[in-house]
Amino acid sequence: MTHSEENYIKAIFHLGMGSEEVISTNSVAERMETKPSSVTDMMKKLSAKGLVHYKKYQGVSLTPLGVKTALSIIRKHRLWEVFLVEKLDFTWDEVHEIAEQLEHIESEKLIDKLDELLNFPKFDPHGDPIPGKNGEFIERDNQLLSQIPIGSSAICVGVKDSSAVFLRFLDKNNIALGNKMKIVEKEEFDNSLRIHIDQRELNLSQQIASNLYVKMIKL
Amino acid sequence: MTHSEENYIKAIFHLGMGSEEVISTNSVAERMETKPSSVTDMMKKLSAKGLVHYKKYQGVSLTPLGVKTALSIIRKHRLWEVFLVEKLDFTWDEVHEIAEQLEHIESEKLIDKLDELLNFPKFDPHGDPIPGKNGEFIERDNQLLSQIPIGSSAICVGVKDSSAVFLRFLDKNNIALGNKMKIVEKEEFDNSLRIHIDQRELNLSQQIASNLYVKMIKL
DNA sequence: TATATAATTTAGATATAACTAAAAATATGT
DNA sequence: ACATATTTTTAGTTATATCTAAATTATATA
Repeated sequence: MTHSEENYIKAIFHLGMGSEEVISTNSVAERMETKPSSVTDMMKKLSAKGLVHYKKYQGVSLTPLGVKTALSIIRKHRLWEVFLVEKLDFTWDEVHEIAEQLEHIESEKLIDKLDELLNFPKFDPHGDPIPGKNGEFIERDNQLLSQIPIGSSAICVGVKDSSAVFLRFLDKNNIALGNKMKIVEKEEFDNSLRIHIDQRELNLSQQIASNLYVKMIKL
Repeated sequence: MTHSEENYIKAIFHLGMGSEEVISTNSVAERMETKPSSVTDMMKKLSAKGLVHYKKYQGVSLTPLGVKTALSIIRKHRLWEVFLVEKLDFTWDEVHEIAEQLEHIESEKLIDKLDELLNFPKFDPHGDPIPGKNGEFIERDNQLLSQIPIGSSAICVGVKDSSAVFLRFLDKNNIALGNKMKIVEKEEFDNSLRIHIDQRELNLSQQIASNLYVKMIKL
C-alpha cells in the first residue's frame, strides 16, 4: 500500500467514526485537502483492492478489510505518539506531524516491540484509545465537559480537537489529562463554565468545554 | 527532498567512500538496482538542486551540500539502527531494512532527541561511525582481519559486508564486535586463517577475514 | 587513427497521484 | 414535476520516477 492510499483509508475511517458508514466524495476531499476528482480516482483503486465499497455517486464505506487496515495505521500512529512523549520528551502538541510520517513504516515486529517498550499503553497522549494487535480497543467514555451537569465532578480523559493551538491553550491553563475538576456554575448567557481545578477557579468558554472529554466521578 | 532523491545521494556518497569522488552513471545504476537512463534523469534533477556536480558523459560527484545531505541521512539511518538494537532488542541482521525506511523521516528534533535517548552513540550495531549533528564523525580503523600479521592480536570493530547472511554467520560462530582474537596461523593454500577467540580455535576463510574490520592490540 | 565496443544519454512510454474544466447524475425548492 | 443547484464523475493535463529502445559519445584495440 502507498502512503497516499493509507491516508485515504484513515480519512474514511475517521469520517465514519470507526464504523462502516457511507461517506461522500466531497467530505473525503475536504478532509484530505484534495479535489473531489482526485478522490474518485482513489476510490476506484481502493475498491479494486477490496478496501472500500464504492458505487458511483453513492459514496464509499470501508470493507471489513478496510477497517482492519485503518486500525493498524491508527495503532501505529498512536503508539509512535506515546513513544515521542514518553521516551523523547515531546509535548502533546508536537507529536502529530511526526507520527503522520512514522505511521507508514512497515514492520509488524517493530510495532509489537514498540508496544512492549511502552508497556502496552491503552491510550495515546491525547487520550485516544490505541487499537490492539488484532484491532480490539477500549472505547473511551465520550462525554464532553459541556454535557456534564452543574455541581458534578469529573476527570479529564481526552481532547476532541487535538490541534496544537487547543493543546497549548490547555497547557497554558494547566489542564492536563488526569486532572480532576468540579463544575461550579454555568453562565446562561454564553454557556461558559466556571470550574474548580487544582485549587483554582477557571472560566471555560462553551467552545473549550465541548472539546474536552471527561469521565464523571463521585467524591 | 523525495525518498528517491535521498537514496541516490546516499548511493553516490557510499560509492565515493564519503569523499567528493567522481562516480559513473552505471555504477550508480547498479547500486540502486535501476537502469542507467533513470540515473541520468535523476542526476539532472540533483544537479539542478545543487546537490551534485554533473557533466554529461563525465560522471557525478557530490557537492559540499550533497555531502552534508548524505551525512544527515546516514546519521539518521545509523541512529535508528542503534535504537532498534538497544531499545527494541532487534538483532544486527534485522535492522537495515527498517532503518532504510526510518532514515527518511523528517524532523531534526526527533533525531537529536533520539541521539540523546541512546546516549550519543559513536558507532552503529555494525561498527560503522555515526556522523554528528554537524557532519563530523570518527573514522574507524579500517584494517581488515585479512591484512593483520600472523601472531598478532586484534579486537573486532566492524563488518565490511553487513548483509544478513554474513552477520548470521558471525552469530553462529560467536563472533561479535568487541571480541578479542589472535591470529594463530595462515594457510598458504587458500589464505584462510586459524584464529583463537574466546578459548576456541576457529578457521576463517579469506572471504570472511576480508570482511571483518579489526583493531590491533598489544597484549 | 580508424573502428569496434562500452557507456551514457535522449526520446518516447507507463504508472501514480495530483490537478482543471466540462459533463453527467443526483438532490432540492417552489 | 420541473428547473436549478449541488455533487460527483470523466476526460485530458502535469510532475515524479521509472522503463525500453534508439541514438550519441567516449574508450579501447587493432
